[in-house]
Amino acid sequence: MTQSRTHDCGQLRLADAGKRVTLAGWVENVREVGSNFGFVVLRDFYGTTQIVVETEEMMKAFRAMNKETTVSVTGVVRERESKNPRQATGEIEVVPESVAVLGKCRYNQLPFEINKSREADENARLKYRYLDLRNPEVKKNIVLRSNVVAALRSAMTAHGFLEITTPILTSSSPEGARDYLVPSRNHPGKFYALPQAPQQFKQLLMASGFDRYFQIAPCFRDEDARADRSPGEFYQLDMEMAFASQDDVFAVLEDVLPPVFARFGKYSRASAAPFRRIAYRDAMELYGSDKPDLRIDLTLCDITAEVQGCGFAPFEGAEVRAVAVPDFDQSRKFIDKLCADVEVQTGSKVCWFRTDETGALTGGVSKYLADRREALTRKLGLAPGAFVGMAAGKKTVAQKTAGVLRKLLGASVPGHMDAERYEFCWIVDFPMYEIGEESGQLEFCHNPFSMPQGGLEALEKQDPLEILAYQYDLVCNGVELSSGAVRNHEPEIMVKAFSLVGLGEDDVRAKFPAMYNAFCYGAPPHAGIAPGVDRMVMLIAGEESIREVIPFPMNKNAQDLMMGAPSAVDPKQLSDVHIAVVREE
RNA sequence: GGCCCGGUAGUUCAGUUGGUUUAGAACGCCAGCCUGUCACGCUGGAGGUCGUGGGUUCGAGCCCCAUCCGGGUCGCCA
Repeated sequence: MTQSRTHDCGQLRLADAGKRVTLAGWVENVREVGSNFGFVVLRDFYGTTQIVVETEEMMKAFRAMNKETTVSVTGVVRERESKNPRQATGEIEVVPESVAVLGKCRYNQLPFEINKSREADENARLKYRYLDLRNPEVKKNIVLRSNVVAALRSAMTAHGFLEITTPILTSSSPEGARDYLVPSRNHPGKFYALPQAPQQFKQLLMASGFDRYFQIAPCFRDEDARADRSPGEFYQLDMEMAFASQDDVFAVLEDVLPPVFARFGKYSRASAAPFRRIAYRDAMELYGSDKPDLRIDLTLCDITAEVQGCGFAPFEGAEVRAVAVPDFDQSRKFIDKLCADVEVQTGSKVCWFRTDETGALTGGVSKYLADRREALTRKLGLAPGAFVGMAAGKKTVAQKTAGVLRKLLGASVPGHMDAERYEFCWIVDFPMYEIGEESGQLEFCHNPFSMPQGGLEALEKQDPLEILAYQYDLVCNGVELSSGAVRNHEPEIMVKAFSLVGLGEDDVRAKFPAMYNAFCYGAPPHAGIAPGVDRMVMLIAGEESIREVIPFPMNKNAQDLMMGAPSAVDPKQLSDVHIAVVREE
């Protein structure tokens, strides 16, 4: 049995000189700078400490080890002859008396170099995640995540919220994303589902009389990944409040989130309460997105009327949105790259023109617009030296394309983005219904649990497409953090809301039996929201990929390369759960 | 499923219009040297089915077709 450590590798200072200590950690590097003289860098969770090697015996011991072997070193702390101000323990070194190998690294060639793992191939990183995580630069995001979650928990608790866990094995829900199914051994042919969110449970908690609920909740959805969307599973700060309005929910998050972002974030500035509130329709019209990045000062402009009949075919009969950038001095190459990037991200083309030193339109599609100079100059507030990018198509297409254009312009043209801050906003007043693209029928726009604004009366009297819901999104720096809503807790309004999309009370009972029944026994009005923990940590860490803030992420194809999941299972396991696998050609 | 980009040494990459015997560099690895390094340094060495399979050509890492894998994006994510 080796002696247990007396200090960690980030701990020793000049004041400790002379002490006899035992450290343990990974051999990060061995630098031989003379014959039987050199330095070993010992690393643990807390930091690194230099071990000085001065004897042939010690040098032989360390030379025989591969890097990343774990060792225990006992020796005396000594002031360094040459100090390293960049290292926390840089004033001292340990003169070893004995070294014991604790865990041998059998390979002298690693899949990647630990301190450069962030540059390595992502598959290799995910397969050898335990090596990747040894890199302090990688590990720090996981530490950050822990700190953020702890701070959120403590803030929610301080606001009187109870943390309540809800089932992981539950029933499949008919709406929303694809479920992950779990076959039932005792009930042949029946399945559990992993929850897409604890939505129904938290509403049932409200009906049960709990007043303020929260949970760092695991959620499971069998949908494809994105850079900011982990496949399979993710975590939400799920919360719900009884007898609460939209404003009550906003007030809690406006109090909880900014301090956490400002304290742990890459940027120290975060929006103060109250966050800006933007109606969904205004967000689409001004920013071309329901998750606008408000750090960018550019906005869209509707120039449909100004360009009709100009002779440029894509504009004819189409909605046209423009983004104007004053004092634009980028190259033609920049513009071409910009247009190409927008097309990659949206699948739609953008066109453009500029104004020269006299204010005349030039370049791009300017020849079609020459006779609209006055109208466009007025509408867009153009001065000489401006750039105008334009997108055309159906209203939503024109808006979304111009929205991407706005975002790329803001990010790449200097002076239009004060990036070093967290800018939150609420997107409110989402429509309750929309006409489905495929079905052509009236459908719920967001989710059927939301309370329509105006209640039963609105459902009975208004054009369904004009009805707004108490449905809201929380957005930060162009990232959708969360959706929430004031819930529809009245069975009568629920049945009416479903009837507009052609479903009856039987359907509501069939789809959401527990919730519907519970609401028939007297439910409180309630509202909630569920900000994504992974996305918040991603923003706080300033990472572009969500995998950087997840301890053991899956790859884009929802595979865990380290564990080998998903994997084939033993036929006995399949027969136990009454499953026969059908292989497709 | 569609589109875009990529796949060359253990790792990250370069490789010109298809043409110079043996496909290069850096890091890592191995050997030797080196007494104050800290991205240590110096000298030497090993290491490659150029993702895979076809094709065009006198000649393919490079061109064509197919296919696999990865990343991004659209669909999708109530």
